Amino acid sequence: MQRKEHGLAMEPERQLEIIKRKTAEIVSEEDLLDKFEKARSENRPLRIKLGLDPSAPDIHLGHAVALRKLKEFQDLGHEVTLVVGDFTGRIGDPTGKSETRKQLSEAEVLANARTYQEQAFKILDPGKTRVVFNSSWLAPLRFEDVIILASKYTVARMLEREEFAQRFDEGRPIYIHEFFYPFMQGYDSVALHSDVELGGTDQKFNILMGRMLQREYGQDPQVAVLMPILTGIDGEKKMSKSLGNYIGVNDPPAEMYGKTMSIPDELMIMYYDLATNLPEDEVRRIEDDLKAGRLHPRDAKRRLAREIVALYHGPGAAQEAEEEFDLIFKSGDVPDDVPEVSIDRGELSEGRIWAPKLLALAGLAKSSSEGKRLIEQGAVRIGSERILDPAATVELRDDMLVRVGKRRFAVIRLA
RNA sequence: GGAGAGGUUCCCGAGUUGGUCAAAGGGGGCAGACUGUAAAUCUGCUGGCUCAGCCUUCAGUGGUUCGAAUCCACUCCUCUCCA
Repeated sequence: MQRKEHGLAMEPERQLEIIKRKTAEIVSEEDLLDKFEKARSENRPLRIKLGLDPSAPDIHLGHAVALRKLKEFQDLGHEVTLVVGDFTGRIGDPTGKSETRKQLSEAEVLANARTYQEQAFKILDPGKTRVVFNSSWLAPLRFEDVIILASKYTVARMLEREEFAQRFDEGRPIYIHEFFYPFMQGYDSVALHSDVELGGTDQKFNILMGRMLQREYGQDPQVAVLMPILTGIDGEKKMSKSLGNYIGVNDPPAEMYGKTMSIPDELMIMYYDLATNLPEDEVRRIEDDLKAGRLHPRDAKRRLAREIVALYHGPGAAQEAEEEFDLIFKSGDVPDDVPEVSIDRGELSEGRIWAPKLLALAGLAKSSSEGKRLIEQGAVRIGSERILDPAATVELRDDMLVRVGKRRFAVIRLA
């Protein structure tokens, strides 16, 4: 455990002020202030906890909101623990999809955890981050322990959780084991003696459960620091991997840039707030300029995209991504790094191939039926020629460029 | 344990007097036009194939029938009420 004197020594009020920025809610601010004071007087860093779901090891900008807040704690000299929910992951958070998650193998969990760390360390300081697995304390619990845990809460209170309440009202299934998810997450806090748990506002119930359980176990309850939920690039639902509406911190620059450009205009300010490091007043200025029509929405979004790419890939990459984007969308040109697809010569007859089939083989369409439809819709170009006849065959050559729509390309490699 | 209501294509959800159902409508996705971008808006497409034809699909299995998402039997699953 390492100590960082200057951070901890900072005025508790000042620390609170920093941590409070851009949060949705803190339960409670007074408690957090107490914690900061105690940390300073005892010269002991606070234990900050963040739970991670090991089943989908891609960190996106939504996760990054909390991770970047964690970084602030680290910079203040506090100690961050990432809890890999390898045990919890087997149960499945009540997401409403009511699909029990597949059980991950030991090896998968480890691999995912590694990927997680790699990505998380794009934001966090590896030297000040501890990574633990919650199976190490949850797996050994006996049935009796679990019953005791369960006896501390009532069904009625459990149904207060919106997700459960909603499903109950709508007559959708709620499985008993799903009730245990909050207990497990709460027990993590007990096991770690955590001082603060970070999470999105959707984690409020679970995090408060941690507070309740810690009290039951005679511990000083953790403070809940809740971050706003970042809306996904669809502009509708929260950013999540399973909905596919996410920007991953590992996304290549061009993709990151493009995805950012695709968010609805109304989302820009939220992204400026939650996904960039621009100071508050700068963001407010952009907001005002947009409202007043002094700033073109396109330019505001371009800047946003640059800021985000720069955060994860550096300013140079951001610049390049922008140039490539302009190349494709302004002048309708072809990007530099078109993926190559090898086509077996056996698929050809007399050097020719049915165009829809080609699209399917090249991975530009899911099936030749889909390829046919795309052709009928005028989406397909082979070489420089637009194909409109779904029955057409093309004479295939090495290095031939196939294009579907504006953004799907492939270069043919005959094998 | 008893009584009722349900399980439909990626999702939600029509369709059950048997054929005209690859299956309405919406969402999502993709494409085209337009543009300020992969925004917004409008339009089209949206099971597969050796594609004017054929094949597989409406919880599962087995029946009835010339023919079933639609009828029958059993099984599995969900919800509601009662115990």
